[in-house]
Amino acid sequence: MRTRVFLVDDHELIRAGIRAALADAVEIVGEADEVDAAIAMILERRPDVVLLDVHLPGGGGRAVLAGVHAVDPAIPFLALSVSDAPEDVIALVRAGARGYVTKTIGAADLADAVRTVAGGDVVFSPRLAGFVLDAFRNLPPGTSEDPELESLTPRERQVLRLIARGYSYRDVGTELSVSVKTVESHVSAVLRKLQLSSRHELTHWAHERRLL
Amino acid sequence: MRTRVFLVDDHELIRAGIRAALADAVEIVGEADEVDAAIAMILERRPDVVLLDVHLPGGGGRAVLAGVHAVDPAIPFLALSVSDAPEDVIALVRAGARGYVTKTIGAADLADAVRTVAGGDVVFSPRLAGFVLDAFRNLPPGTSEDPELESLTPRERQVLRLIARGYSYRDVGTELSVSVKTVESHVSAVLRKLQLSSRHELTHWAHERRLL
DNA sequence: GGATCCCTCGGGGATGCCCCCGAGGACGCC
DNA sequence: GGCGTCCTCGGGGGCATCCCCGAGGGATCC
Repeated sequence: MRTRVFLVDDHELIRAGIRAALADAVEIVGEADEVDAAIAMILERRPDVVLLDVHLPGGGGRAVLAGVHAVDPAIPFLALSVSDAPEDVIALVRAGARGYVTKTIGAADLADAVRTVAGGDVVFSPRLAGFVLDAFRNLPPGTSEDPELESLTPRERQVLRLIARGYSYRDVGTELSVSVKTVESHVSAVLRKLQLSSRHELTHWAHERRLL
Repeated sequence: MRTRVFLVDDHELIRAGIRAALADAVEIVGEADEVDAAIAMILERRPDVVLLDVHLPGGGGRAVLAGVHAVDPAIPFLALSVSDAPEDVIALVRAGARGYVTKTIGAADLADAVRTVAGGDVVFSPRLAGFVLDAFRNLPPGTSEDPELESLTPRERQVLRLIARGYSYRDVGTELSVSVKTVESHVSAVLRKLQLSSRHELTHWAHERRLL
């Protein structure tokens, strides 16, 4: 019996490419181009594997994964992305994806990856495999989030976001209804904990981690 | 006679999707996944249209366009991108592209767009058409560059780039071998001409226009 | 020789950023 | 009750940023 695959990607051209690549190897049981429809159809059709684009509008691929797994965590997801940024990989795997491949993959390799995930195994592109192993080795289960971001208090993260967006200390104070001195305290703590030395580096740091 | 199309995209899956979408409508005379090979093959095979991904590694789609047009400016390019950011559109059109569509386009529309460009016309996605017209209306032919950037002197642009990269006034002064006061003068002039009020906004402005 | 830019600098000042110091109140944990 | 963490806020100081003012030298154009 052929592997039953569901496709989620907002680009018709890419879905067509995947269909063409997998047509001989698996059975495509459905497609969706946005979050809500994807969740509903996946739960209805129960595919063996969901092939999921990471960068969906309306919440991203993670929203689809979370929505489906809230009802049935047994349906395996294979994430497909143009990005191989570590943040994206980590986020998807922590959300429950059983694999992550980039769109540079060839048709034959993609078919193999789909069958592997359907069989219960885990798949990563060679360039990502080493990174993923590093990231999860020595981490107690249940640990999530970036360890540096983890060290910040809730208030500090709130201030961090506003500062990274270009707010002045005074603006942040007004926005959060506290004094400028309090904002200074939080920024100071953030800079110390992240080992940075100016709000400019902070902005750069936040952008790198997509915290906006 | 069928339109002869050349494909440039670093993602095998996307090329496969485009092949599948266009197979009945045009003839694919070649493909490439990186800049140098693309230039060489396009100049050799002289397609009626080159379908070009904007975001190529190794210089981007603009490098391919520039390389080909340096030898033969008559070969028309249709840019294909996941982005519909104004900066990307402007850059590609100024570089010489005869059209710009996003990957959300369907197969039939893409085939139409390819034939239109091959026929000498210009094609833009509906969401971009209005923007492009606005950008080029009232511009004397031969004018290039952003009018706001245009108003800056060479020295001011140099300072702008360094400031946007996070340099302090003192660092910029050291880098350019002038005093801090001179840097202040230039920054002041830049902020006034661009109608901005802080170096943070300046950084944001520069990033939006990909001036780094 | 003027007129006009551009680049170069200075003084002085208002404000923002970042740090040091200390401190009080709220909350949860043992 | 004590202990720790978090959030709040102040004084004070050093440096950065951004503005005002003026000014000299060099290049270009008429």
